Amino acid sequence: MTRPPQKRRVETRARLLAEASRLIEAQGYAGLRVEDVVEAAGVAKGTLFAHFRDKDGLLAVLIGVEVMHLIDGMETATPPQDLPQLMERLEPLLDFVASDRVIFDLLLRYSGSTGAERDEVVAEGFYRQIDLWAGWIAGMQAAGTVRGDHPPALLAEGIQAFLNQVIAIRFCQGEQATGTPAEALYPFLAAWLVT
Amino acid sequence: MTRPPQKRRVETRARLLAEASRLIEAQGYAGLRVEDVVEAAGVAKGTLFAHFRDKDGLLAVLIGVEVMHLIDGMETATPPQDLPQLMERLEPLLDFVASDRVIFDLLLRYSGSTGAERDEVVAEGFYRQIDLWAGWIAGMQAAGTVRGDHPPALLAEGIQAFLNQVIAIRFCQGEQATGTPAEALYPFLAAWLVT
DNA sequence: CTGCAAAAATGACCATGGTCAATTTACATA
DNA sequence: TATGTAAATTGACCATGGTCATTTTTGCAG
Repeated sequence: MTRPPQKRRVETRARLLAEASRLIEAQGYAGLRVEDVVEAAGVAKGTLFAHFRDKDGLLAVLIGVEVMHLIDGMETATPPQDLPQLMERLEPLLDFVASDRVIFDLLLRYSGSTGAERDEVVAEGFYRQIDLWAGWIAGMQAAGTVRGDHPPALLAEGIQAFLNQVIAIRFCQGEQATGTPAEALYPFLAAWLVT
Repeated sequence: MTRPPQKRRVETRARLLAEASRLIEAQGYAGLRVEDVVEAAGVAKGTLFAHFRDKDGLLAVLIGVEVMHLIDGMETATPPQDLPQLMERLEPLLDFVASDRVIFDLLLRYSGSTGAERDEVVAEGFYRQIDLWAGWIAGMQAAGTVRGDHPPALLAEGIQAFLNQVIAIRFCQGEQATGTPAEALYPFLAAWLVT
């Protein structure tokens, strides 16, 4: 018999998330310090770890929310009819993940994790995204603009793979990265989705 | 005018690497502590950081060496003629990278980095590997066992992408991962390399 | 209202990676 | 061999994420 959380707990959690979000907006993900978050939220350090498994657990919630919004946006838009339209739909997510190394690392670590106890926002977003893309692909297969010789789910996971690849290489290249992530992604998707 | 390193420096570096390697063999990558390494090597903590940028820098050298050996093995073997043979050639590398989360994370972080000052072993291995694969692919394209409508370099990078994807998902799944990495990789490569 | 058990929060404490001014050692040159 | 300088090393110190026994608060039963 697990009781529902007390009002105080809910408020504290909300304050921690809100202050963390504010600090990140001001100084980026990389600069976020646990000490700063708890001070801003007016709680002791131990409290943060009573609400989140670790610092990454907190970040996962914040990033998960962003990803969910981006997926909402993708779901709302009309399904793409061909590769250029697919690229358009993917671009916001691509830019978000490519915007900060911390985001990328965290998504790569948690995505697909069957978050038994882990904050599940990220894993949930991951599956939503794959399902959504698979649906798009099924439509494009029907329209004949995408290869039909493999199941949509496989092709959708492949999109994920190329997305990660392109972004990983960008971060490794550091400053000397050239062009947009989308430009780097295009040739891979063209080869992957069209025969 | 930069002088060559003194004998003492070379020896110290070798001792640090040897002891770290020994400790890793005993307790795995994740359990390696800087304190233990310097104690075993009989040097002060600061010395380690005078030889390697950070803990990951040391790990990169050790892992880079392993990767180089694996690439040596791939180079020595006869080039694959078709997809099943390609899988066979890739398997040792796949298993190595999948064997430890620390290895995977580090390779993903450093691979492709133009290691201006960074220990370059990993980046170098990355390019060697892509070049090698591209060569294989060119051969298979000529033999007609792999699609010829895209440049070998692109297809080679795609192999890398799927390799990472498969392993990332395995680590996220944790204990409940099923089958071998190679089994998970096969359908992706089949779709990627054959039309 | 009171007592009490579970929930929530606390903060001193720990673990570990990393820094850097000070010290020691190696080696080229006179 | 004496000496000066650059290389190499040192270890006290710091930064920061994370722990846990203890204390405070909450809300319910009597």
